[in-house]
Amino acid sequence: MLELHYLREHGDEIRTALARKKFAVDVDGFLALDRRWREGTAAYERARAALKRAGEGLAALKGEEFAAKKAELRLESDRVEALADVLRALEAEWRAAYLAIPNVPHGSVPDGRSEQDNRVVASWGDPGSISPHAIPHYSIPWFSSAIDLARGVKVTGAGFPFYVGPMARLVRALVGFFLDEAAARGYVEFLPPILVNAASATATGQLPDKEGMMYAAPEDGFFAVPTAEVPVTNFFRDEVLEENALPIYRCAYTPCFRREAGSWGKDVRGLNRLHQFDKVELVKWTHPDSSFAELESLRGDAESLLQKLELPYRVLAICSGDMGFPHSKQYDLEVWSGGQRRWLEVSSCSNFTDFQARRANIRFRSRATGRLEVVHTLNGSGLAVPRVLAALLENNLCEDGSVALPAALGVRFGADRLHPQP
RNA sequence: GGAGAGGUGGCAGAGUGGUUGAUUGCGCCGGUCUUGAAAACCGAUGUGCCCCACGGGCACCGGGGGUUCGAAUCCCCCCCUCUCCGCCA
Repeated sequence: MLELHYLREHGDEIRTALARKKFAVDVDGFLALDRRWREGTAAYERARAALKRAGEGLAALKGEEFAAKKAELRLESDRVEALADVLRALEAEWRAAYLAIPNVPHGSVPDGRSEQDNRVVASWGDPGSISPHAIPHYSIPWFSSAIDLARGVKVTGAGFPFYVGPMARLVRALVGFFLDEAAARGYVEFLPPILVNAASATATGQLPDKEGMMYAAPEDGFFAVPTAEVPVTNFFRDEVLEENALPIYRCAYTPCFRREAGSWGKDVRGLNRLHQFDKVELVKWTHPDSSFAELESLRGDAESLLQKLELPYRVLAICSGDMGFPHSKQYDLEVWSGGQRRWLEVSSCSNFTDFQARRANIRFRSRATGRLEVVHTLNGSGLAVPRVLAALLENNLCEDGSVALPAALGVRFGADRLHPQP
């Protein structure tokens, strides 16, 4: 949600800013609806106030007088009720329209209409330095026994893999590595629920409209988390934080569940796109003044993981037209997949400014103003496992079919080499 | 899943139809007193929204509907907590 008063007073500015995004937004339509809602509110409240005042002396009246006055108030009450019905309907419409307005892109976000217009702002490592034996991970002879997608199809469906033996242990090592690195950078670890309710999914922006991306348990009103961002961000929902506690850093590992309806079919072989995958998420709650600086350090935290894994990557500044609904500014980290010879997105780091926090009602008491203000929320993957794993397997593939592991991971895995059997 | 009890302001805890946005205690904040502190005393102390905005109004007692001239109080549905039973990693 945008700040309502600002939206009312700076409609032109908001309209211009939102035009840079890909979403069709009728700002003027909303403002017209907003005026009607305010008029409806005023009308209802005036009538209600009059009714309350009129009824004040009623209890003291007796007999005929009481009956007469009561009958008169009955009519008045009906009129108030009618106004309330109008207002309720108007308000539902108003709220839906309000929730449908996306966050505005920050001024530093490059213009653009699609992912073609994203800008490479940094890169690290040399794609040319990877193993000469690199081939696509799904073409490695032992792949289907180490990461058993076929059995996953049998047990659940497409996109739900079994990791087997050493590969399962390697995934666990990656998750542990990500979590420990996050802890070293000040993120306190959560192990959160992986089913959330509708209020939580609404606060982070999955609902309304995007329920199609989530698996649901309608009997209970739950949704399987598409990312740990959802439960973690909602940890402080409807709470007032201490200003001097900001910024707050948290991290969490969860499996992530994404239906990705419609996008199944091409470019999704092997580990490239799954319905269930493992990810560590980094989340920040910050003071509004520092959120864009915090985005830079968040991005640095995610980058450091790829550096320690010795995987070449590049950083994209996502253009206005490719940015998501609640995002104000976004960087994507893409790792070089030497076997497929393409870049794979492994992290997305974003500042949502006050957009999510307003939906989630997460505030702090400002010492400067003495008033409650909305915090800013940020999050970034740190990191998503499958594509990092794909890059590791491809880039480090040796002639004998084994995979050399970077030192940071080898220590944790218990060996400097992975030897799956076909 | 079954039976019972209950959800009120930062916390505790009154209130079962008519100035109750809500008694009271504690806490927190400000002040008096004090060399300082404590104690004592005095005062203040929720949030959101609307309006022709130094002021006025509406809403909020778990959530949502309803009854009524009027609801924290009565009715219905839902959620949650506690106790006992059942089931269970």
